Amino acid sequence: MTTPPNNRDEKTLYASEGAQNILLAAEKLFALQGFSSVSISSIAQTAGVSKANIFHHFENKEALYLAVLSNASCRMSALLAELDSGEGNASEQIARYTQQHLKNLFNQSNITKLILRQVQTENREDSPKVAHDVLGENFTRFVSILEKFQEKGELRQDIDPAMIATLLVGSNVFYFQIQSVLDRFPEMQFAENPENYSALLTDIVLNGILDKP
Amino acid sequence: MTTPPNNRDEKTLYASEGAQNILLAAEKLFALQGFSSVSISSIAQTAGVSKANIFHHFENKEALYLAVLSNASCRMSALLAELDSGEGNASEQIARYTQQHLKNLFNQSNITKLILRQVQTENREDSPKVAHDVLGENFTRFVSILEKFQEKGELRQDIDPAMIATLLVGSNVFYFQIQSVLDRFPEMQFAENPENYSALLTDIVLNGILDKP
Amino acid sequence: MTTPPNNRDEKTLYASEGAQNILLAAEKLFALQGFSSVSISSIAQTAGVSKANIFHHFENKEALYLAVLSNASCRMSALLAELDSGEGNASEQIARYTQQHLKNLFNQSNITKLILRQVQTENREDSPKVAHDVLGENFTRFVSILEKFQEKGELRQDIDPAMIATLLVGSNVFYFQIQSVLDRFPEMQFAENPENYSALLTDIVLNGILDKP
Amino acid sequence: MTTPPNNRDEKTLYASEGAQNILLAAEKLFALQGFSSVSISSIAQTAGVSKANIFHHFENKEALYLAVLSNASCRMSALLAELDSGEGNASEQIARYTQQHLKNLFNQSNITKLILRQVQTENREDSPKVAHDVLGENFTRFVSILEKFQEKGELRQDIDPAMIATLLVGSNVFYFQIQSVLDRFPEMQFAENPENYSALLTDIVLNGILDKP
DNA sequence: CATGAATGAGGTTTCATTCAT
DNA sequence: TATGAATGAAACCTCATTCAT
Repeated sequence: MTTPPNNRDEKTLYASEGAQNILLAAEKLFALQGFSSVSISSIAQTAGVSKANIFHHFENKEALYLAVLSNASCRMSALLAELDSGEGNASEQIARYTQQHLKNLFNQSNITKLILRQVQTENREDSPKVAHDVLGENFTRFVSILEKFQEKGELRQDIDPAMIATLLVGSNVFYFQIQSVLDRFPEMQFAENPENYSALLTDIVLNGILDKP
Repeated sequence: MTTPPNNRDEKTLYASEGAQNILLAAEKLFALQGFSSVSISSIAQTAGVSKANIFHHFENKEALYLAVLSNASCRMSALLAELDSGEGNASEQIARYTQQHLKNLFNQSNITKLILRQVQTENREDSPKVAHDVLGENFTRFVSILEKFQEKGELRQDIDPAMIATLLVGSNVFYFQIQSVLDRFPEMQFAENPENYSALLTDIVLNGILDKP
Repeated sequence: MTTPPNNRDEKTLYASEGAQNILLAAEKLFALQGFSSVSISSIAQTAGVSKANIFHHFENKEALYLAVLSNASCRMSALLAELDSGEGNASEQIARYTQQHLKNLFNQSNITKLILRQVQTENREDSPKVAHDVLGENFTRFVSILEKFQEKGELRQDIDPAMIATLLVGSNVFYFQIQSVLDRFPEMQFAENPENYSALLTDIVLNGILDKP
Repeated sequence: MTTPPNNRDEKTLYASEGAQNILLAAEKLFALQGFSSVSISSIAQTAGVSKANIFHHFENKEALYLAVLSNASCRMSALLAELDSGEGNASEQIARYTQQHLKNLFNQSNITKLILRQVQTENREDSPKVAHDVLGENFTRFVSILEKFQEKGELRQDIDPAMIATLLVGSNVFYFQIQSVLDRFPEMQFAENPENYSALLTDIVLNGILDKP
């Protein structure tokens, strides 16, 4: 069994080529179809290895799923960590963050789908806390940025920064989720592309929608 | 086989007690676990009938799933249709709509989960257009309300009403989705309950977050 | 799943023809080859049913094994119960009992092998108490017969009747066990058949082997 | 591959430490669970080596089993050969032999179990003749001792010595076999320990059980 | 309307074994 | 000498589905 992420530096985790192939194939299929719909056979076929080989590297299907989830989460976490708050005033930074966030969702759509599935599925006692870790870390970071702007007086004082973050992140996630059905909704094609969408989103969140002359 | 929804009026559809039990059991299980994870056996057990009996009422598993989806969608549609735009100015009506919408999501959480799953699942050629119908109808109605307000000059002219609707609906949906993991996020408990959440949400969407003296 | 031996009279237990076929086939194979060497496939083939059908009647392989064991034990118990102490003095009754006992072992050789295997296998905590029941019942009955003769003064007073029973039963069982390899031992063919063997056995146990003029 | 037992003197057989570990682990597991229930994996784990290493030392699973059997048989044979007929009259020698025999069974319980399993298993064409060798040698030796006493007139003339040997050995083996279930039989605890048991056994075989004043 | 019996296809997992290193 | 990676075959078991009753 390929040694788990304990005793080596991160780069060599699941370093064996075979295990990596399996992880990638599984990630793709799990993201697309969910846990139960994906058979070990199909993963083996996609990865170009034998069924038995999958069980050589991972104890069972669930362990493979968790490895995929954990692996994907790490990568997503890394991406989110790079969302620099950079320079500029509140409006500029928020706009940039929101835009990059949505871009990440699309760039890593497999991971995104995987995590969304996980959140959506009734979480039992023993379900992994992966979603928590990934979403939580990033969320906290974003909130702390917003807090600074609030302290500087650039944002309204009467709003919880976490609410703002939820709204921006949530709207991005929702947009990502309905992408697959979006071409059937003529009304919803106001935002021709993700960049455009997050620009519109940021505009509203920053300024509101009321007509104030 | 129970006659399908064509040749009878809606009230008597699947009127037989057995079929109703099956539909309810299936709805619950499909919402919680998705299509593939749910076996006919488990549905039979939950419904308290025999496996064979399920095939007596529904042609196959997929047909049962569609029946559940269609049944659920009808109920959700009915709920959404009751969302009265009622009286009041834009702010009031938007706030009321948003709040009732979120309440509906929670009241019919099984249906909501079912539809979200459906949207999330890679839509194959033959996948049902149920999501389209339900979401679409309601969405169009909401957009048209917003358009009227825009024409009256109560809302900014430079925003597509569909964008506003997306933002409000999307934020509600996102809040619903993260409910199951929410108790593990201390930062996100700013909104102690759904009502509170949609109030905060509406406030931001209406007024923006910038500190404008 | 075929209803277990609770709510019906004994005759109809596992009455469904299919389940009976499976039980018989499994008994034969388990007795000959042991638990792990026997595949569900081979049982299915022997019974003339599909693999899946076996799991329709029995929860899993182990449950089937237990059912076989329990079923066989019952039949063996019934046989042993019929070993009448009848009439005659100690010598006659003991001789008759021993002879019939050995005959039973051979007549029901499958059951005998099954139970011997069971006893031989390291018994875990949760292992069935079947052997206990079958062997125990019969053993107790035999001992009590011997006790009566002891009270009447026909047997030596200084011997525990249980020791006598053990010796007679044990020698029978041993003879049964080595049958399969017996034809390779020229020295051991003194007893051309089971009847002869138990006659010789009884003679020794009754009279000893010392040359007392 | 470790050279097989042909071209070296016995002492250096499987002398490599690795092979010895494997043999010991396999002996233990085969004795406890039988051939089919034991996987190469479990043997490797118990022996603390890799699966591949087992195939490095033994051609395949069956060859390993035979090696274990042969190895164990040799040790048991040696033990039995040491059963000195020593001095004393028939009663004394028979008593001593029986007692030491039972002690051997318990001291080498793994080997005993192994051989009993082997005897119990339907002997196919290709099954090893190990049981024959071990049991046969010892048995013949015992019988010849008894024959001498018979010639001397210490034993009854009308009994085949092989029958006596069978009775003593068989009763010992039976006692060994039921040890594992014995603590659940209150009636059978007349013999608190093996020594006691063989004493009682010898007494009966020598003198019979009838009350002859 | 309802069910128990039955099954073919396919699921996950285990197994003995090989091979390059 | 020793092992991790790999695999074909076969194990146990589940599933959706059919049919006679």
